[in-house]
Amino acid sequence: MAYRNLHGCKLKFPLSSTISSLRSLSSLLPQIEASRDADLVSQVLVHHHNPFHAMESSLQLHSISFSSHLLDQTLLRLTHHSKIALSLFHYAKSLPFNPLSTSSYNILIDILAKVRQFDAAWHLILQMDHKGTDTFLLLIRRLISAGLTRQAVRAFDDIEGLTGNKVRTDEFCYLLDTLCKYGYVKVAAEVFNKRKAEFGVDVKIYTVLIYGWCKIGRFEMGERFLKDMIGRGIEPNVVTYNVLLNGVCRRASLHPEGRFEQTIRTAEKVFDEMRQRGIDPDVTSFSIVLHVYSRAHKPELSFDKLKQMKELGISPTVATYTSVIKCLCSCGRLEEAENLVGEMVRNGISPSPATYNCFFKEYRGRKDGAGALRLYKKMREDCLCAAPSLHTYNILLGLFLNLDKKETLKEVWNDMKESGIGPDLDSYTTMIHGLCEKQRWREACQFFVEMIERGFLPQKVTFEMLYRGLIQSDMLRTWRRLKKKLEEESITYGSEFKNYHIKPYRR
DNA sequence: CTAGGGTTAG
Repeated sequence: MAYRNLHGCKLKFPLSSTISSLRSLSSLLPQIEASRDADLVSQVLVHHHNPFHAMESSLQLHSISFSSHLLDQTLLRLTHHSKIALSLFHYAKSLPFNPLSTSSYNILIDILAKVRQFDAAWHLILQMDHKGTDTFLLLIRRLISAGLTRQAVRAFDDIEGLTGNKVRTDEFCYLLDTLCKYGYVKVAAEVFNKRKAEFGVDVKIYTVLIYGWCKIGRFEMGERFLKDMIGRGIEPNVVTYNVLLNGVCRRASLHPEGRFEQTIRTAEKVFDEMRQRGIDPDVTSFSIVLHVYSRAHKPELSFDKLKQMKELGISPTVATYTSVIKCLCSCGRLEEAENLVGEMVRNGISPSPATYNCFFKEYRGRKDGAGALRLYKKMREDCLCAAPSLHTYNILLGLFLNLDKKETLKEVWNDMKESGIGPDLDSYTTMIHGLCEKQRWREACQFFVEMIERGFLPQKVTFEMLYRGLIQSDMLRTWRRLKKKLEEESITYGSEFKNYHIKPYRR
């Protein structure tokens, strides 16, 4: 318990954590659980400038051995530092005993694939003694996220030959699902049509494809696939219908008023159809509709629907409550929203970061830095409370950039880094755009370079904004530094700044 | 992101 408290304290200042401060910490705690100890060591390795130097002293200090578990934990923390992760991996490999496990390989392959170093990832896969299907699945996901769908299908075809594992409907479904989730529905449908006889089809696969069509706004194609599955004697279930319902509701435009009413009518039609098939709408169905009410800023209708579902004996979940809370917050009715948070807590449901983000968004809209800080402090201090999410941090960054509160901004940024969940593309984009607005070009440029180093590709608008600012302010030296960085990483924005380009991946 | 709901819209 004492350790947990100290651990919590430490987390607030991990950037300053050095071997010596750890030494004093550990002297206070002669008996530390081994697993937590390893976690601490891995933090030091990551935060220390030289993980290899740090490793030796940390291992000695904590008198624990270099295990594959520790290696995995450290690699997981090095998600944004593929070069360090790779050299740590080679260091581990060079040790007299070999701590490299399948999971270490998987983590490193994922880190490399995330920054599109697919050749290096593929090289590691070939080195693995026991290749599993899971390694290929994560590679497939990264390839698709990089837009390399053809290579992803090829990796899928490699599974059987290279692992000896049989590929079944589940893996087929995963491939289609990933393609759909990243918006490559046409590719998914093509693969589906070509291979469905080989791998078989089920309600899950059809649901995935319907999800894909709805995601890209092709609701009518979703309906066509629904008819197709029914024609083949596969019964849709509540998930299938919820996917369709979400397709109706998700991106529907709600203004003017008539559009909103049209959307609600279509949604009710889906409800009717599922009831006709003997499928009862569940909590998800209601949450989807509540979300539409929320987007349309209809607090009264939200309350009614919430009441209606409770009467049907369906218990609201975090998502349900969050939709209604979002509605209230966006209408400026913060007090009622807080009351609803109270109700959900009384019903034993803990608010999630998304729940609190509704409040933060409203604070940002009002430029209420004090209100936001109050809730932020509550989230960080109250252990029972949800921890801030990446989105929380990004909202706060936007708010404090806008308010020009430099110190608070720095604090939030550091908190985010120390939490280990950020920054992401959005964080960098928010920072750079905000700094450009304040004409703080030099700082904006620093973030631009840093994000590239971490493997994030700046958007075209970000680049243009910075480019224009630097040229107009006559900051040619800074501009040259930025240009050099882009060249080093083989990123070009083309003559018309239309698209950036990365070295193509071939296999 | 290993079938669905919360953050991304007037």
